[in-house]
Amino acid sequence: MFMLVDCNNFYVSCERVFNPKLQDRPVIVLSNNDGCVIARSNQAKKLGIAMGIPYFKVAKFCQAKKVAVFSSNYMLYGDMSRRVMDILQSEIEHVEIYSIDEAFLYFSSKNIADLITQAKRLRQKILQWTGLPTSIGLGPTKTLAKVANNVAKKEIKEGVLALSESNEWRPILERLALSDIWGVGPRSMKKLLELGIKTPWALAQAPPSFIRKRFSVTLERTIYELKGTPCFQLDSIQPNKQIMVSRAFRKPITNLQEIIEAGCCYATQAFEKLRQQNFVTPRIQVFLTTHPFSLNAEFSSKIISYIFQMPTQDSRLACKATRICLEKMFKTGESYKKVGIMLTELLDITQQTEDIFTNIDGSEMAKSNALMTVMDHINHKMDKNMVFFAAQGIQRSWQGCQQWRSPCYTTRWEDLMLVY
DNA sequence: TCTGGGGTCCTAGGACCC
DNA sequence: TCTGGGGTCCTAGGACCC
Repeated sequence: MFMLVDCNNFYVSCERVFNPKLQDRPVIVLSNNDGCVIARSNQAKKLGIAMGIPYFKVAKFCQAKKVAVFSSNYMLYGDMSRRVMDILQSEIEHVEIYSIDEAFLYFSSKNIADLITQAKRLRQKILQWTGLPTSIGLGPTKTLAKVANNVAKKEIKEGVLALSESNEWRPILERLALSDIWGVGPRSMKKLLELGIKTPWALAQAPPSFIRKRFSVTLERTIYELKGTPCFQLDSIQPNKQIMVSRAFRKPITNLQEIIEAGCCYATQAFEKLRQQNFVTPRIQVFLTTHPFSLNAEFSSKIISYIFQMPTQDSRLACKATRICLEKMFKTGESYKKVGIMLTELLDITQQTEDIFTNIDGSEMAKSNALMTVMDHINHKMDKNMVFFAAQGIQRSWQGCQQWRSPCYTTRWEDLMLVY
C-alpha cells in the first residue's frame, strides 16, 4: 500500500504556526513580486479567491474581507518542510519526498486497520511537533493514494482515508472530475471529454492501448493505476537533473548593466546549488524575456548557452559567461522583464578532470574549489549575502518587492520570537 | 500600475553513424 | 530506371506536477 502525506494549505499553515491569531481568518500567500495568489486558507477558498489569480485583481476585495496577505517566505517553508520530512523518515523505511509539502510512503503490509492507525498517529505527531495539519490518503497505487488524499482533505474529519478495494473507490471515481486525477491536466481533460470520457471511472474503463495511441504512455499508466495495478514505483531521492534560477524584475528594465547584475545574482545562486549537490557543469544557459503581458510590444524570449573550457563549479566563471550571453542577446531600446539561468548538464564532481588542451592545471582547480568552499561557508554561517561579487551589483533596484514577508522564525537569530 | 518559480517525463524530427 | 536497414544522440516542444 502507498500512503500520501500532504500538508494542508502548506504555506498558509506555516504562517499560522507562528501567528495563531490567523487560525480562523482567511489567509493568502503571494508569489514572487507579490504577483499571484499561490496558497489559500480554507476561508480564503470559500471567499472565492482563485488559485494563481494576479493579486492586483483581488487586492481591494481582500482588504474589504480582511484577508491576511503574506509574501512568500521560502526560508521558513523550506525549513518547516524539512521538519515534517524528518519525522516521516525517522519512522518509516520507504519515504519519497515528492514536493515541499508531500511525501509518498510505502508499506509492504496489507493490514488496512493497522495502516489507518499508523496514519492517524503520524498525523498527530506531525501536528504536535511542527504545528502543521496534514491529510493522509492510502491506496494500492500512488494515483489512488492521491485520490484518497484528495477526498480525505475535503470530506473526512480525521483527515485519513484508505481505499483498498475497487468497490470503495468506484463511487469516488464516478463523482470526481477528470482534472482531480494525478496526471490529467487541462489539455487531456478537454480531449477526453470530446471523446465522451467524462469521469475518472470512465477513464479507468477505457482501453489502455487506445489511450496510449491517442494520448501517451503516461496516461495509459494512469489507467492501470486507477484500476489498482501499480505502474509508478516509490522513487528514492535522486539527484537533480536540472538547476534553474530565474526571477521577474520589479518593473521592465532597459539598462543592460542592471540586467547583467541580476543575471550574475541568479548565476551565483545556481552555482551555489550546484556545489551543494557536488556537481560540476560544462555549460550554462542564460535566457532573457520581454514582458509577457505587454499590449504594445510582442513577447520575445531568447536563450543562449556558453560552454566552459572544462566542467566547473566556479561562480566567477558563471558570472563571466552570463555577462557574455546577455551582451549578445540584449537589444538597445527593448525593455526586459525577466532573466534566468539554467544548468542542464550536471556531472558528479568526481568526473572533473584536468584538460591537456588548456592551461588550467590541477592546482588552479583546487584553488578555485577552495575559494568557493570558503565563500559558501561564510555565507552559510553569517548571512546569505555576506560575501558576493561586484558583478552582482549593490543597489539591486530591480529586485522584486516582498511587502508582506513574515520573519524567518526558525532560521535567523534576529527573527527568533521573544517570549516575555 | 500591478500577472511566479522550479521541476519531471515523453515524443518527434533532424543529423549523424555503419 | 532503379536508391536499405538499423541504430544513436541531441534538441525543441508539449504536457504535466507542486
